[in-house]
Amino acid sequence: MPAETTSRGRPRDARSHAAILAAAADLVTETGYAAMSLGAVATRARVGKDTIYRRWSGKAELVYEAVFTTTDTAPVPDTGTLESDLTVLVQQLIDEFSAPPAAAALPGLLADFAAAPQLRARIRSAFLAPAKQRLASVFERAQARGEMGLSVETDLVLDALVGTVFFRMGILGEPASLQLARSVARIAAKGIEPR
Amino acid sequence: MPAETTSRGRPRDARSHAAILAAAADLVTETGYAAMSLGAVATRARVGKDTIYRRWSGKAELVYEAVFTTTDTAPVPDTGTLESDLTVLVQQLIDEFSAPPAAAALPGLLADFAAAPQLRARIRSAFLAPAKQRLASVFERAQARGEMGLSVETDLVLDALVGTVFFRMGILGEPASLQLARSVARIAAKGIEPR
Amino acid sequence: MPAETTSRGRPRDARSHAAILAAAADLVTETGYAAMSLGAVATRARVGKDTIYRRWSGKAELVYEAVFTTTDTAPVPDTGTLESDLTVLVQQLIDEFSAPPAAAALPGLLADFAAAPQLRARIRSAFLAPAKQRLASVFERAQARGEMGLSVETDLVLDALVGTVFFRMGILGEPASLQLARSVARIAAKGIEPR
Amino acid sequence: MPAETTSRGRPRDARSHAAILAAAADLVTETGYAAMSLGAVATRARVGKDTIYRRWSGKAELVYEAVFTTTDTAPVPDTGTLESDLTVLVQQLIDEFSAPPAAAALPGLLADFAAAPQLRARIRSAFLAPAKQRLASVFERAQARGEMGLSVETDLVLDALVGTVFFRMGILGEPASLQLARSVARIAAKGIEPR
DNA sequence: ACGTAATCGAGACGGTACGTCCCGTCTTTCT
DNA sequence: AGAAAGACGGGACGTACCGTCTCGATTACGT
Repeated sequence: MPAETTSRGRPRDARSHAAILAAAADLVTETGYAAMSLGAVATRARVGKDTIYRRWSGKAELVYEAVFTTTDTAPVPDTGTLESDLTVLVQQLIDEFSAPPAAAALPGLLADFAAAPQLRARIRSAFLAPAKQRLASVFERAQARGEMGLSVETDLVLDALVGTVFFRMGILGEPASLQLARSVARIAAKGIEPR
Repeated sequence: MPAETTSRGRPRDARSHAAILAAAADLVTETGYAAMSLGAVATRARVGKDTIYRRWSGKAELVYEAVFTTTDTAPVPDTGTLESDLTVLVQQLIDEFSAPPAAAALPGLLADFAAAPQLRARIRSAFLAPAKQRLASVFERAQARGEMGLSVETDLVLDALVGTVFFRMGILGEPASLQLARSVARIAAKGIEPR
Repeated sequence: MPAETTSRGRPRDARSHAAILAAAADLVTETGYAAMSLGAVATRARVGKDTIYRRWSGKAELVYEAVFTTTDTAPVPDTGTLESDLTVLVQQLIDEFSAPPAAAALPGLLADFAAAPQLRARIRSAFLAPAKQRLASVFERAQARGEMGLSVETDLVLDALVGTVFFRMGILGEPASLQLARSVARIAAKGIEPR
Repeated sequence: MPAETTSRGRPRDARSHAAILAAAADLVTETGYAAMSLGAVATRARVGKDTIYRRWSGKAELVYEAVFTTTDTAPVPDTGTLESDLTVLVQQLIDEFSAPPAAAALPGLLADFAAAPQLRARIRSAFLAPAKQRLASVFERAQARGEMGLSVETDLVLDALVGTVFFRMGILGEPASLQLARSVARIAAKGIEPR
């Protein structure tokens, strides 16, 4: 029988937690990722710096949680064809990346994740997992309909879709359009057709 | 009368220039982009900090020049088919991103470029221009052979190829393989086939 | 196993009290007064911080009690002459200040007492009272023997003796010797002789 | 020929130096030694913290220089008798310790000096040296007049005078009076009379 | 040939943020 | 009812860089 974390002492305050996340999301939107300091977050949240460092190891982890918590709400596309399913999925990615806090945070945040080995491993499991599940569902149905082969690597296609959208919007800063979602989806759908 | 650069006073020392670039490339490889300080570059190059700031406006510009100078000596692929031309081109991107200094610098460097409007505009013109030229040549020949339509947006495909490779390697840190180049090229080639 | 005091008030009180004082004495000796934190004392004594703050108002009060409890045991000198009585008394002061915990605590402790008005008032009543009683006894006998006048201010002489020893040992850190006690006593005794 | 400190680079700014010392003296007077932070000194002096740490190793060294620079312009007492010379000298010590910055700084400052071995050694050479010279002159003349023996230890008497005054004023916080100077001087003078 | 002027290495400058440590108080749970 | 455990808001610590600014010392060019 495992002892279990008995959790002694005063428990962590959920209101501090929420205030910190809100302050972080606000500040990253206002000032950008690089210019946001944890000291400023603490001040804005009316919290001591230790209260932040007690919960998160640094700026990257905090901002990740502050900005990407509402992610999973997007529904699995199911429109009847592979191409239009992919269009919806790409549009979901665009919407996610378009939210002001996400737009302000993404490039610096991903750079920090990429630079730290222990964080890097979490990009797939944390960032990409929800979209991967949706993509896998889309693929299952498309395969059932015979619109695509069985050997397609889901991860590769996912990386291509996410990478394309992130590079366009996050790095190049180009405005996203439904047109972009359609073009990307069309190429991807045709590219993984069978034969 | 544009007398122009009368060039009075002591001219800038070309050896300092080279020493700074070499030190920057070394340090970014050793410590990573974020942890590299211009003070450390100056010390390593046996140079004053002003000598750096006189030539470059900041870390991003310096590292860009230090890491992406030997750039595009890469030849335009011309293998006879669109798919294998694209395979070569993607492999060229992979090779560029695989060089240790580039691998160490890219995520942080692109994040800094993305965060600064005046730098952001230069990503297309500086980073992407050579690859775009190669891709345009590849497309011309493919169109002449009838392998693809005339309306394909070169920028979109380029962003997709670069974004995919950058996200896979730079952000996720996954090792690149010839297999990756082949898969990406196959999907892209088939995706832009004519009706 | 002892039956344990069934009384509800503070069954572990005395042991916590003792453990805290012992931990404080140990820590102040090991790390010095300034570097000793009450958190460390609490940890060392396996006690909550509140248990300390419930009994003492701060570091100064705690350390005072931890270090100067065994004080009063010194006997009243009675050797037959003023000078040798004073020698014994000064040597008693030296011995008190030489104990490692006292030596480590004294300068910082007295500085804290001096800086806080409500503590400052207690130096005479707490620190100096025992020595003052001994000195008063010595003076009574010396006056009876005619070795000194009746108008000598006990407080002034006491401050001079304590101040001299404290400055020499506590501030300057010079090793104390019996020779020091003799010299100080000789000057003092002769200094307060009647005409 | 020794290379000599070539002194390269930008020289340290004397105005910063002065501004820091002034701010430190003001703040220690206003808030006390313990409550004075180097960050506050930096802000008050409109100076970066590094500029302070570049010149002084910590609070103790800074405050010492800030408070005890205008020191010993005090004249050597020469009134004709040992006792009244000592009265003047003790009064000089009282005056020095009575200046508001000195009064605010002394206990904490001496405690810090006492706690750090490398600083402790400097108390004699820095704090006490001027008074010791004055005392030595007084003793020379008194010996020439036959008012005292030749074997009296100057350091011991000096420590007694300084220790007494410091303990009375600095630690106990008792107001100094001319009466105190007279009493101390009388005892000391009589105490060191020749057999 | 000589002064003017820009560059050089060096390092100090005013600032800002870092991540850690303590303070003294406050909530929990466990006994 | 108290105790331990430890989280809380706050603030100082000493360090690292930032990008700018003196220094004295070169090194060229235009008289």
